[in-house]
Amino acid sequence: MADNKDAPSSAKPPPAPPSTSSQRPTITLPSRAGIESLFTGSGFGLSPGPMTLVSNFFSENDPDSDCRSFSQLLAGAIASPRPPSEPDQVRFKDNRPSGLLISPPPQPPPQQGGAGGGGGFFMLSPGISPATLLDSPGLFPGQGPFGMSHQQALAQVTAQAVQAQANLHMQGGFQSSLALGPSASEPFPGFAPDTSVQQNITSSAHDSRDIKESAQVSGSDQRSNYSSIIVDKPADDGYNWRKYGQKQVKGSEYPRSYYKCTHAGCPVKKKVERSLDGQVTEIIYKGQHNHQPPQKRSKDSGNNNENLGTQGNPESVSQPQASNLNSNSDSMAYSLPKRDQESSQATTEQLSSDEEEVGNGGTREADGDEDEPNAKRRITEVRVTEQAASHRTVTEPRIIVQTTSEVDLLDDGYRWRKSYYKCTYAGCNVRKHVERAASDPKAVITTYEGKHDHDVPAARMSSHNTANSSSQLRPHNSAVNTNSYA
DNA sequence: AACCTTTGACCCGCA
DNA sequence: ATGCGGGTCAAAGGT
Repeated sequence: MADNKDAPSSAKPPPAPPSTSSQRPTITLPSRAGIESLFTGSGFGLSPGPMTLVSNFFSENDPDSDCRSFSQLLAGAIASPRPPSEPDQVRFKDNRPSGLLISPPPQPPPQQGGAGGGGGFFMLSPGISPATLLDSPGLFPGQGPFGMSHQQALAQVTAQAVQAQANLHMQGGFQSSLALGPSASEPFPGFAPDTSVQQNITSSAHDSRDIKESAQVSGSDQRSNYSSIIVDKPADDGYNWRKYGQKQVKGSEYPRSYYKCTHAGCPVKKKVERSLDGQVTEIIYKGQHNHQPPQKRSKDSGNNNENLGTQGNPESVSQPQASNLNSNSDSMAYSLPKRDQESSQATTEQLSSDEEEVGNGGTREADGDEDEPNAKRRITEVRVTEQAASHRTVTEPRIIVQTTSEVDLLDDGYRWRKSYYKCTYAGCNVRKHVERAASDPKAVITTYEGKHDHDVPAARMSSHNTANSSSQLRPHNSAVNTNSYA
């Protein structure tokens, strides 16, 4: 819970209070095709950019709602204010934390966009509607849509969207597979545990409780404007973290927070970078936990990832599952350079170079923005993205990396770079892709698709990883934990 | 009381 | 040698 204050408080509070309705962006969006059209198609080689995903997320889940194409939402948010009263449109409200129904409902609400949407790839939890997302003050806090940079808007929107989706996943998937405490919401009908869900590093932060807390806070706290469903907490990955520092990193407009695993003797640290409004933009894990995730969290009895921690294969529960693959008009060339086990044992630097290599595969040069002054930083971010996104991935038996060179030019104006990874374990179809906006390295979306149908190889788990390898980082169960202590 | 966040100061590597 | 910047420390305060 204290985490909630993390970014917003330590960082500068969001500039201005939400603007008046006159500044509220309005979004009028055309309906879009079903999600399945996106994900059922041509295999993992094709993927919609994150924006596309989110777009579909919005539109698919609640066609009747105000939600439309994400890109359009974004565009609208940035460019066109409209009267709050217009029907069938989304507007950004300020000071309306209570509008966010983030806590689990007492009973399973009608499912939104569930089964129909390609296995519910993007289902909205009952409490989190697309409208809610957009209503979230945090979406365009303070300065309002016009004061916000494109990047910020992008980061926020994507993070929120994915967050919402992650929440959904937790509420549905976890509950159906775990004995949840009272605080947990009930499973949603039709929401199978293995429902496809995207997992974003920024989304792994909240469990239902977190959300509840946010909601509560938002009712009385000014910062509440940014709470709602915004990720204002570093990813909960099943471990307990203690913040030991924060710094404004040069070259980044966002403050970076430093966390240590509180487990005695555990060397793991993580860095979390957030946007001004609390959106997690980057999470960098460093080190390897030398212990299991805490079985009990003193003040989070309602959470269940403890259970996950004992499962030996947390991913089986927490890992987002998506068998649907994204399709996109873009063509993807997959060369599948194999990574050996060394890769899992790679040091940070190794990962970095690997990533870079992968990233360069075709894109880096192509983008032409690689020679910019912060190329160094970019490299770091690549690593970051990889590590953060794949705490899990690193634990995979092997990782085939492929390519990026793909630039997805979406109607949001951003060019998205993609990196695809596939678990090489025989028969395992788990894939992930990492996308970054070429114009904004911090706009990162990592999507996991599929579920590992195997255990993490013992060799890997017990490998001589150094503190630098991020092997045991587990992004998925993180979604269920909270670090609250108060 | 325990545990956490905050935050300025300090350390250290690098160019 | 020096300045810069990232990372960490640790005291103070909060929950």
